[in-house]
Amino acid sequence: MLKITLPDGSVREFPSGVTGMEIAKSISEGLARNALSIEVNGEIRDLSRTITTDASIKIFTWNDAGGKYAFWHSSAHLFAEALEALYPGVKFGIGPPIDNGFYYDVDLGDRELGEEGLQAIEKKMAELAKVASPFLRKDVTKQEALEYFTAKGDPYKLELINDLQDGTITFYQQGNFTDLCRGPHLPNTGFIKAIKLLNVAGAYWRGNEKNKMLTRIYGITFPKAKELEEYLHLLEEAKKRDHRKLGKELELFAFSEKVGMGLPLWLPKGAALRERLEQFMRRAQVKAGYDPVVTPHIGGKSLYVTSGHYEKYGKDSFQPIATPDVGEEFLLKPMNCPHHCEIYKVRPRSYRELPVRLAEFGTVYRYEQSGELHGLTRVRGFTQDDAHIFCRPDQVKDEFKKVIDLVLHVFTALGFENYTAQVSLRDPNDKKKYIGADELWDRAEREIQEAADEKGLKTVAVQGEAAFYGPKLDFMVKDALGRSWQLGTIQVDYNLPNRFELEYIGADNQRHRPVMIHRAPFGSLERFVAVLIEHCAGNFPLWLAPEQLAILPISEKFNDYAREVLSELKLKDVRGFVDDRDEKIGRKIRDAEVSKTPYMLIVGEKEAGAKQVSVRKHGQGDLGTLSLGDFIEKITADAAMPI
RNA sequence: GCCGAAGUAGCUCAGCUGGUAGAGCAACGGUUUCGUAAACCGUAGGUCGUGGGUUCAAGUCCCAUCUUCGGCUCCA
Repeated sequence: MLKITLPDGSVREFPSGVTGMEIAKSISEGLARNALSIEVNGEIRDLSRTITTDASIKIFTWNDAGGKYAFWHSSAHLFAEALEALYPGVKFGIGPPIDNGFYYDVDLGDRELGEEGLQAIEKKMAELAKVASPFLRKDVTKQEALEYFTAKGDPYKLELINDLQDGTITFYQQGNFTDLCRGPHLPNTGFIKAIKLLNVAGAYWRGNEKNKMLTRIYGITFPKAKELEEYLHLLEEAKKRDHRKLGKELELFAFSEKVGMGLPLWLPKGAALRERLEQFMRRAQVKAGYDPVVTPHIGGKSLYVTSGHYEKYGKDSFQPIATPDVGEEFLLKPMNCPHHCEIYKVRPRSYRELPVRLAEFGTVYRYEQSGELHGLTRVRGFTQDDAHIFCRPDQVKDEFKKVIDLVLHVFTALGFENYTAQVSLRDPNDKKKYIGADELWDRAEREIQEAADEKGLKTVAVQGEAAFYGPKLDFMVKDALGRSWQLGTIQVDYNLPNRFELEYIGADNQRHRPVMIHRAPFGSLERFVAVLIEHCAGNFPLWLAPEQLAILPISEKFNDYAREVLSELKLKDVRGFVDDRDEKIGRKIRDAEVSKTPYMLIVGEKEAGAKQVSVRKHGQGDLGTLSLGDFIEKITADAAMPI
């Protein structure tokens, strides 16, 4: 008999060879009905597989990530089965489950897949799901696997099998479709009740742009039709928060073909928002001991040759600007650090004055690939809340921790709770991509991890994500549609100080090399604003709102009083406007609500006579009447910058 | 940059198999002076992204190009 430990710690005995499904049934009928997969000693498996050793198990249903994983993995196979039935001879790449659904990369040859095609496949999938074909697992030898896909004529699968070790290869079959797969899968296709193929995209085979581009079909499935409906509804709602849509509706920013793609134009309201964020950061930085500096938008080419940026990015960048004097070349600055290094070098530095912290809202230009441009999150001209800290080696960790505090302060003040702190390390298999000695990299990577740990920050380490000159701690935040963006970043750099030959005189009267920390809590103002818009769906906190209130006279007769109220508010730095259009009050309220103005002050005969305002709050409605003095007190308190 | 899709008035969108552009909102003019989410009447507004081509005739078909969207690759 086997001892099977359940998640609650209880131990039950089963004969050797018991299946996960049998265990589920022994617990309850309901669990057996909803069971999708099982975790056995930490490994997720099919419910139909036999267990032959003592084990701790957990049975996964739709409510567990492990259950969804199997569900969507099986859905990918169901998709493949349907696709093959409708498009014979199609070749398959990989088809994994993802956070929301699954995708499958396929080579359709010269056939195309459109909207009608997707619908036909959905229909076929539904038909095949109804049959409830079991997923059959089979161990195969490498030889058998190669023979099967050679006969089938699927070069991608052959490539995958060639990279696998004999003895670890399994096939799964449902209906007429057999795939190379390590599983796990659902008991049968019948669990899949609601199916939607979402979109078609191109994707390079094995993620390498030198390889052929396959067709990737994204889809999602659910155990119930209602859940699919809810998901699609959620997607629609998310689209309403898209910063590109809200940016246009709220008149925050715009693009112009004449100005150029990826070059945002900040409209007055967007500029007001951005300016408030800058003020907020300036204050926080002054408090943290930073010195503001200003540097030009272009720099001599040799500056970037020295920094290494020219060699790394030169050819993929905006090309050098020529001047009438032959031989002069300037680059639009893609980074502020080289300029700041030159500021550091204006005079000899003493160990006593370190750390030197130079801060600048530096606008930089990068020639991003055209297909990468995306609203404000990926642009070709943007402003970083950049700063470079020049410090002694013994100060690195402490300085790094102070920067973490600053970044977290920003995130807290703006209500970003769902961020991921990512330690971005070198790709150990491709060290050519980076500059600098191994031991300096190891040291920098260690210092970042230690600083994060000592701050109690939960981090995920990702290899291959470092900058070419040093490792980073990146703060990642998701947008409305679940795409992940890097906002704040902190980087330890031992390399640029070498390249720029930065020095300080130590207590020993010898020359020493400082360490640089690059950091930008927002990252870029553009991207930060984009994510902020989506985060609050355009309902900015009062201290940031471009227009904090609209003053709405009941009729033209009260326009003068409204203007009087506005000028008093302006004296207290409250941002607002008088809606003096010849419209009814209902209309003015509606327009103010739609434009997400935080407060509306309705003024008519009653208010004008008593120096009062009727206060209405966005999304909440009428709050009643206050004296103007009381309202000013209230709003100035509410609108304080969170510092 | 690559694969695929889309571009019609300021905005959101209609325009079937080619017959010569339409709605709502916004704008402008007038009437109305109004108490918590859209007053009424009228006017004007488009080389249908751009450039070629096919045709008696192109928003509609073909080619090229630009931009946008969804992914991929990239992201100092």
